[in-house]
Amino acid sequence: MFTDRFLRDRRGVRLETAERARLEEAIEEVRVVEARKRLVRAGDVLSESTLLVEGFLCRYIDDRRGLRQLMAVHVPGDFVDLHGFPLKTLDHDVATLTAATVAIVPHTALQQIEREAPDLARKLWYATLLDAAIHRAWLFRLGRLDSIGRVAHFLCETNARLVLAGLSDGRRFAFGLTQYDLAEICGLTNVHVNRVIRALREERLCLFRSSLVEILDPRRLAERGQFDPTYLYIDDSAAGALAAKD
Amino acid sequence: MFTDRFLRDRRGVRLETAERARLEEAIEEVRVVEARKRLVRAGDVLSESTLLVEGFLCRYIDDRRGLRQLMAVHVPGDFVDLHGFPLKTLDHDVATLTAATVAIVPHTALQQIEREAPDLARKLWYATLLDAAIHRAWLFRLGRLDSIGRVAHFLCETNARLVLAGLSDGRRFAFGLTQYDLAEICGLTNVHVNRVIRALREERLCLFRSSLVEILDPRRLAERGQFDPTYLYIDDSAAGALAAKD
DNA sequence: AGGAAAAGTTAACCTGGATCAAGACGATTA
DNA sequence: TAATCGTCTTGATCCAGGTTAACTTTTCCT
Repeated sequence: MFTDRFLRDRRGVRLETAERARLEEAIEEVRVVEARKRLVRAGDVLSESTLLVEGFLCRYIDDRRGLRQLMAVHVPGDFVDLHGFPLKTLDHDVATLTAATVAIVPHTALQQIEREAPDLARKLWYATLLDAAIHRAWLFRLGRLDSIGRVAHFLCETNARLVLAGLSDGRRFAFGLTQYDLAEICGLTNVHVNRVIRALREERLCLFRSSLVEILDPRRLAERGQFDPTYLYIDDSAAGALAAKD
Repeated sequence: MFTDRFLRDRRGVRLETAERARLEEAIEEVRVVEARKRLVRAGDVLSESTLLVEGFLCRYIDDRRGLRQLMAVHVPGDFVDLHGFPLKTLDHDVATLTAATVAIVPHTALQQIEREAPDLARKLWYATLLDAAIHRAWLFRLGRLDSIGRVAHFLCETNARLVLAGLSDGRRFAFGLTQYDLAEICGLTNVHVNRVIRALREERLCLFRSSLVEILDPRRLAERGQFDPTYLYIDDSAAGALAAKD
């Protein structure tokens, strides 16, 4: 099922089987998209939203010089532009980072859910608020952490989210991002990201290769990035899988 | 009416008179709070949300050394912790910046709205997404702007939001923030904020005194902060009031 | 297999903002 | 009126991360 990973293991929003089925039915089409492809441009009027099934997507804003600031990286299970349903147009672009599979849900189907299944509608709301919580963690990262801390924090977050999606064992995960991407995420230059990666490697905290991230010391990495996963609203039953990994 | 400023002049979410009345009824209590007072602590289980009627509130996360990173500054009309309704607990603290008047809305009343007035419920959802859009603008600010740009961008944003709230004429507005607050917003030190303010003054862009902000050259200030108000989703009918101010 | 393009690596140098320190100013309270 | 505390102001010094530029490695294409 394409919706299998959506809202998995989040506190207080267990999706009922019927609800998941209903979402599944709402999918109009499943599409495969190549890497580095823009899916939505800021200002476009939207009539559908995108659930990420496989691969990585991002959301970003360009600055005047053409440099991007990423505002979100999406992992499988994320309802990437669900906020486009109430907002109708977005304030940013959406693009693939890697090749990806996406499920398209028309807004008419969401309207129907809203009318007929208020409980499920509330869970959709919740999902968008989770994204906002992640935005806030990113604000903390950019405003208060140094370069090593930023990268460490981001890798901890991504690891945690991928554990929930069943795509990381808590130590290693496949990831197709370049150092340049990491720079756009952390508000750094690619050159400096390279130095940070070396430092993380030399301190035996983690390894970052394009296509594979390996966390050598989860505890110390989290410490270095002041990472506290509370903002991910992970259900207690699943929290253990994350915590006991060193 | 306490809800007068809520969702005013936003694109595609005109609140009907009946809807506003309904929200007004949902208010359980109106409270006056002194400056620099914490209202919600991260992790608290919430059973009510706060609509800001007067004054300024903020949301923030503390770092390990006790320095705060603000994630939001709220102006009158903002439903400050509406996201606490679906989420139940928050990932950050909420506090007053200045003395403030707040209206308390119990979650039971919101539940009732959700069941009985799905259109209004959708508008509440929208309001929380507006906050998320502002988070993203803040991410852009921290990730891509230099110190002068950050302060310029923040002042443009605040001015625009206060114009919508009827609390700025587009040029000057009362604001009770210190330079220290500005530092916590922009990810800078108070010392450097002081220098930035001087630079903005010397370039005749704007004046920042505690208790009064005066924008001398809106166009150039926006330019300096790469400020584009699209992310505030201002209705076309109200957009003019902002644009034609130089 | 070979060649081009993208991604990663490293060094040298520079600068924006942090840090530290000292005072000035302005409100509030006694 | 003085005393006190928070806020603002300014200067001196330092360093994290930016910039530029060269070079290497990997990936992808035909």
